[in-house]
Amino acid sequence: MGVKERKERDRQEMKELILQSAHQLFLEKGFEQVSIRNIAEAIEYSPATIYLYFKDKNEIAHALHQDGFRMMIEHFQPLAKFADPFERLLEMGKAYIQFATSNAGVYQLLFMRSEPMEHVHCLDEDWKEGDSAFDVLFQTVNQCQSLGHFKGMDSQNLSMLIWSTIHGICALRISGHLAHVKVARENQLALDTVMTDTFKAFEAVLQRLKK
Amino acid sequence: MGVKERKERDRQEMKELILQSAHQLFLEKGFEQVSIRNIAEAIEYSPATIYLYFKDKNEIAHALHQDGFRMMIEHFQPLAKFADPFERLLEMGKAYIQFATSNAGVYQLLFMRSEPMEHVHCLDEDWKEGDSAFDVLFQTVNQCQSLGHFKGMDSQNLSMLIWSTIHGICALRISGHLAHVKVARENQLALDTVMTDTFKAFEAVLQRLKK
DNA sequence: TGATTAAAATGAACACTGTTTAGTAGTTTT
DNA sequence: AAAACTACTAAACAGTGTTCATTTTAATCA
Repeated sequence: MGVKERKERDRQEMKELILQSAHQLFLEKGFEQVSIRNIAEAIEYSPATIYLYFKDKNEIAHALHQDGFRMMIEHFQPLAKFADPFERLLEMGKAYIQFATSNAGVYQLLFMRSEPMEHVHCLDEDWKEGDSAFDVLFQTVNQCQSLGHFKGMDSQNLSMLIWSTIHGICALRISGHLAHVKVARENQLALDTVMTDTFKAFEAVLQRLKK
Repeated sequence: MGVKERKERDRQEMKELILQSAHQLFLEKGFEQVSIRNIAEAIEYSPATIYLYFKDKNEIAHALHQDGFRMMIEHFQPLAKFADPFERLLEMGKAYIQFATSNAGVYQLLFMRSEPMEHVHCLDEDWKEGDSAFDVLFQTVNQCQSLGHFKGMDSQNLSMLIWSTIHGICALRISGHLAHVKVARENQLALDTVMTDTFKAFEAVLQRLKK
């Protein structure tokens, strides 16, 4: 009698149903703007039911982290066709900004939500997918180094810096703070040139640093 | 009879008292974690009283924006002693990261809070100080261009990119997302070298772009 | 001074939020 | 059929931002 198995299957289906509805709502309104009651209403269950499947709202967020990272990794898949790691790095920057701006809800959930301090335990669990996403960048940087670029730099440090840089552009865009600066409103950054512009921007600085 | 004048003075003092307490609390716990009731308790008034002086919690945040920008501008004051605009630009980066990491509460309030969509009216009012803070960077970049650097680049675009880059580093740090990446935990970024490292990071990329 | 009027402060409420608990239906096992 | 176990939920708790009728306080007028 596979009754226990069916029960377990039902349970997983329920979890999936909750996550799907939550995912949908987060996309539309953003994590903070979606309440447990909203999710409950969407799946036509009582709010308390959700707590039978998830410890709290944070656990839902963490579960969706993995979904989010999977989406990102999938979005980065086409980059494999760029054989040259350098070209791939540039395209990664574009793809990253593209993903962040057209999936702002997901991006906020992944990188712009300051989580409660108690939940640092999620480090080794929920961010396995995150680490493997970071690894895509890390490997590319390493390959660049193998070809003789980025000489004398720590590749981990460098990967984090590149990530931080692109994240800054995305974060200011999504949070709408660029729109607050008069200059930014009148002078819209174009997505397709922002990467190369960023790199060019440091050219003079670098030459200066060399001396 | 200067009673009307005194009343107006009292009113301003009250507003100042509220802002001071709010500022203090935001520093300690961050904007979202501080409730109107917390502020009311701190100044020993009823919660409803606060609404006689500020339309809502957002208006308090906006009032404190100006304080925050004043703090930043003050923190950037010592940079005037760097006569060379290039050197000043580098030091500005360091000073910015320094300020953001040691005044995380203020920094979050200024740049990491996604404000309600309705409050876009604050553009021309609350961000005068913000624009003038941005102007410090913009002027420096312009001066660099006058000296022949950053040839052929739009200085506004460039300024925004530099800002975005540094912001990215600060934002990931403050939100704690760097701690989630295994690599980042084991390989702490050093504040004093992060700027030069960032610039160096793009060296190879730039050379590549030139070809 | 005492009554009147205007201003300032508040207690209580509303509609939310995340979360917990006690209790009710429904299903499975004995 | 009775007992045991499961899934579910109504109701409540403590908190949030915010509003409003009411009271307290202060200024003005008779």
